[in-house]
Amino acid sequence: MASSATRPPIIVVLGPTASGKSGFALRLCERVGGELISVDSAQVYRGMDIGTAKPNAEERARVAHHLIDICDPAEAYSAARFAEDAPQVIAEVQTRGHVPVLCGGTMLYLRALFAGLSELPRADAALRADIAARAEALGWPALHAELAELDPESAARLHPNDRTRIQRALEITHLTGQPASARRDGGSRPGERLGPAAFVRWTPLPRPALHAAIEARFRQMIDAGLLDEVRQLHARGDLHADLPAIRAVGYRQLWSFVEGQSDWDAAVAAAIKATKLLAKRQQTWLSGGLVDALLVHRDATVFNVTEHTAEAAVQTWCDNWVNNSGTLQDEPRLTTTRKA
RNA sequence: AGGGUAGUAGCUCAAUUGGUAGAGCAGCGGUCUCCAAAACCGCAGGUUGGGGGUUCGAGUCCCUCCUGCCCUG
Repeated sequence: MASSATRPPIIVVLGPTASGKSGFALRLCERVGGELISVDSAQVYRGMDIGTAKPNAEERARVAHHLIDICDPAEAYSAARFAEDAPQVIAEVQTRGHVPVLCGGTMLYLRALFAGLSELPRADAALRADIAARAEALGWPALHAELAELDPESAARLHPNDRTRIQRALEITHLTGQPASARRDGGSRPGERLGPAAFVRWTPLPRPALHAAIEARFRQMIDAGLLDEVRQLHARGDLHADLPAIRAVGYRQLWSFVEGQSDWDAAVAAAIKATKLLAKRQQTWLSGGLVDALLVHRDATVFNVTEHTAEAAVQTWCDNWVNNSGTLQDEPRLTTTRKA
């Protein structure tokens, strides 16, 4: 840890979609001299700007943004790639003497970065296609039964309908020749090498207000030309509905409309609904054990905030860091939570 | 006013010849180790418009009142 003492600390802003966390992170960057690092599984894709609420040119001019537009929609980005890319970007930002401000709602990526991933084989597209084809013929419960033979421990944890994880567990057993459960060890805890960090747990608006914000924002996206954006992706001809990029909330539903498989009103309603479900899943991460998982990293402070005082509080934290030359041992845990 | 028709969960609708009121959507909670904006699991929800009657038993049959819609003055 000694070597990290001279580097600027990391700030992580995590919260659900449409909650206002991005605007907060941007202002925070300007106050503390930071650069934004997106933690977002959809903003990584080029050509998907409106529906992912990507920062616009003006915002990108105000603050440097990273891990945006780094992948073609025909490819699959992943938590593993994020866990490789993010530390590099963090180091680059720190080398410039700036504060890395991670902001986003893809909680698995954050966990992969701070808590680590087990040493497991990479995703194998061909093998996955093969497994999916057999599932098409036999049904996922049949493959779950198959997994129960090869890896009883994993099978016991997984529901027979949980195709994504059944597929992954089978993939691991086939590629390594041993049960996936035997290789899951919690990973190397890379977070301990990242240096001190403050986690700002962005508490969203009350549920009805958040839902209203989600609906309003999606309609703004449509007004801003989201359908044209989806049509351009569709016109490429090499993309399809099963790609991770096209399965993103909003894009999937409008893709269905563009292909004539649903009418406009139904597509819009489905997109809004999907966004609400996404926000709920993100909040489940936040209210569950995610933050504890992130805190395997020792020098961490947690802020539970929604108010504007958050900016000042986090800035104070950064100032203390600078003034004390990297000693924060007496920093109290600050908890500013919205009233119930 | 008369005739017809409908009233069941927040919404749209089911429920054999009277036999324990269900489903979809919306709502709420949770899982999560290389596609995670993914994939998956679960929970709750009704004095069947009100009242009375027949019946062992009524969402269902009878009477009455209320409300909506349609037709005719």
